[in-house]
Amino acid sequence: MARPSEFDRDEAIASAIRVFARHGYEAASTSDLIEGMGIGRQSLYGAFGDKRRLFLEALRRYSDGSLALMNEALAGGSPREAIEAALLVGLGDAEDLETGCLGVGSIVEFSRTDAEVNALNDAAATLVVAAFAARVKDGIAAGAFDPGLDPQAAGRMLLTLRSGLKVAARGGAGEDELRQAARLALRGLS
Amino acid sequence: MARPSEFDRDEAIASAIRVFARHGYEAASTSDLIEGMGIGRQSLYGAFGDKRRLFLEALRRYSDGSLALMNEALAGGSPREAIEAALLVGLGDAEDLETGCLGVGSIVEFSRTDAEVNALNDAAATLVVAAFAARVKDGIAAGAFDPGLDPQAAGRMLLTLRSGLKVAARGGAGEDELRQAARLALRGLS
DNA sequence: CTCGTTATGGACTGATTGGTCCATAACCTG
DNA sequence: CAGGTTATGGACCAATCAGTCCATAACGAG
Repeated sequence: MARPSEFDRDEAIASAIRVFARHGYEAASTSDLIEGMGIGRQSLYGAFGDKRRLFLEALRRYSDGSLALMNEALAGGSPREAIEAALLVGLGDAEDLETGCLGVGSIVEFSRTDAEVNALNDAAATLVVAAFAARVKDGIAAGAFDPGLDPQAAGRMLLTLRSGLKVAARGGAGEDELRQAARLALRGLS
Repeated sequence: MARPSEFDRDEAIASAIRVFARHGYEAASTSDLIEGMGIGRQSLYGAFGDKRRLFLEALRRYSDGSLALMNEALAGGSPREAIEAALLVGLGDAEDLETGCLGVGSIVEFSRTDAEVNALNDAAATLVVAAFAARVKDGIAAGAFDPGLDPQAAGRMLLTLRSGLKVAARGGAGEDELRQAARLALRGLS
């Protein structure tokens, strides 16, 4: 009934995620986005509303994808191995500086000033904590972790640790350092 | 011999630190800085060069002050108490959103793209890791920590953990949650 | 093939950006 | 009090910002 889009919406958002992850929200100009997404200016505004809407959609999709990766990592192996893998999955390394975390990035950039960003990040944090906590519970049941542990609190610690690992990765830390730090902190669950 | 400055340089930089910590580098406009620092536009450029120079000076001073606070916290109590205190000192809480960490903020915003920012953050990280590591060594000597521990690696883990705590604090976490997370991860040193 | 509808790209907007210019003010030394 | 020097503030600059307008292009339905 009308002219179809020349670009794939999912791919465009994936590209927007990369642009936002690299530059942050404010520093990513609409021209950066247009160039990075490979679409025209009017298409961007027509399909996504405005820069803010595009960012919120990118953040939501990034969080969904990140959670999926973590759940995948959490599904296999012993509780300890699974949690270690989930802590390290998708961090990016010092080589690929394109990789940055939209979640951590938006928290650092916006703090608590934007209600919609808050809602997305709070929801994502809840899911990640719950996923960690479930695996901690498994570990307790299997006798690998301290039975006195509060799984929810342990889940929050692991989310905090993962945030720190993301900052370290963005700051140039190598995979070995990150793994070593993760393992050291993980010992606290025993 | 000439007209003296009407403002105190140290106070002005302290104010600039607050502005940059709240908004980040890019999003802090020169007008924000002028207003926040309480000085005129020409005074800013005359005294600090430009926005970038001002930021670098603010970052250096912030890191110095932050390290001083941590060293103070590290000086007292048992190794475990001291390290816990150092992990939590100066994080700011959910109430005071003005508090943000210039170090973490600049790492997240710039990644490794700016050589001078890299140099400042690398130097600061080295000092923090060393300070933590020294206290870990004390703890090992005192029998409180695992003698098989690599103090340097433990120091890096603690810096990573502190980055995560800063992100969590900026995201709205309360003091209790932060302390609980710190304690849980600290158990990994035993 | 024609018409209604939507997508596209380029020109354009007012606002804001970081930074400069310049006239004037305030100080210290002589 | 006079002269050299630096600080100050307001006007100003080109560049860039996010976002809009409009003429045109590309499609499916009739």
